[in-house]
Amino acid sequence: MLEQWLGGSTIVSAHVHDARILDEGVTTAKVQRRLRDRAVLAVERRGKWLRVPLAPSVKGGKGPALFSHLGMTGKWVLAARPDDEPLRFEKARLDLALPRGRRRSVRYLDPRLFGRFVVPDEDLPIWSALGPDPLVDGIDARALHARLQTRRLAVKPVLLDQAVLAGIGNIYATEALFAARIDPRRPANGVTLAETKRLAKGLDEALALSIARNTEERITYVEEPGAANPFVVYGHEGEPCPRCRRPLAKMVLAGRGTVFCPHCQR
DNA sequence: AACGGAACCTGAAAGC
DNA sequence: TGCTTTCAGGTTCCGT
Repeated sequence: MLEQWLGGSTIVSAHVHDARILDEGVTTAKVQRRLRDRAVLAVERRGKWLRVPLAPSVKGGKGPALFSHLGMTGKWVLAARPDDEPLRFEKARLDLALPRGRRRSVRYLDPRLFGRFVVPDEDLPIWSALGPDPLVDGIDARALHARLQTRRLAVKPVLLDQAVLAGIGNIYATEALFAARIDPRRPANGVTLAETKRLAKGLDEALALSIARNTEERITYVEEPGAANPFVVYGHEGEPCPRCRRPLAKMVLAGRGTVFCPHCQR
């Protein structure tokens, strides 16, 4: 959606309403100045990061890029009208010019302020350090298995390491480990190649299912009030396991809530 | 080096 | 009813 909204446009003005989404010490004025009057060249994504390369201010030069991370509660939305008042939880806005004099306003909402909004000249080191993205690069089960062999930590927190795979978060790690019938607490280096293949398939399928299901223009997070839970085990603790009908358990692993079936995940 | 836990934040639901 | 506690699609820092 962001590609659709920003593609072919020029940022006429940008506003950051809360400096806490910026890097420490960076001012809203500086970021706004860097974004103003820049043409959007593309909208890219790797893992949980969005990257929006922008035109240079002088021809032949190199432009900056807007990097956006949604944290846990961030989202980009299109304002119904370009002149709309700030939306609830709005933390930044981009006002855009399109061909034929049309205007558009895209807003960044983030109640919990865990998102990031950065406009560097060079790619962020964290962007360059991301592992393979399952949707962009696919998952190479052999490579993933080799990577798991280097870690003694429990397999679930290893999956959450963005240098191992880019974009896997708590829900997808939880769902894939259930699909692969692997106990989340098992040391990563004890996971076999056969199990890693099941894990790769579980991740691919969980991601594909979510993308297929999200046909709305506006994303809705499962934690939002009134949102349906489309997941197989995440958020279903205490309910019968879809496979064996015994109750799903929940524990905290490396600080993250983890739902699993103690009977069929070994 | 590698790990667990706390910190960063706000809002909503559950608990009392 | 209203105050308190808990928990949340993430990352990073700090101490052991």
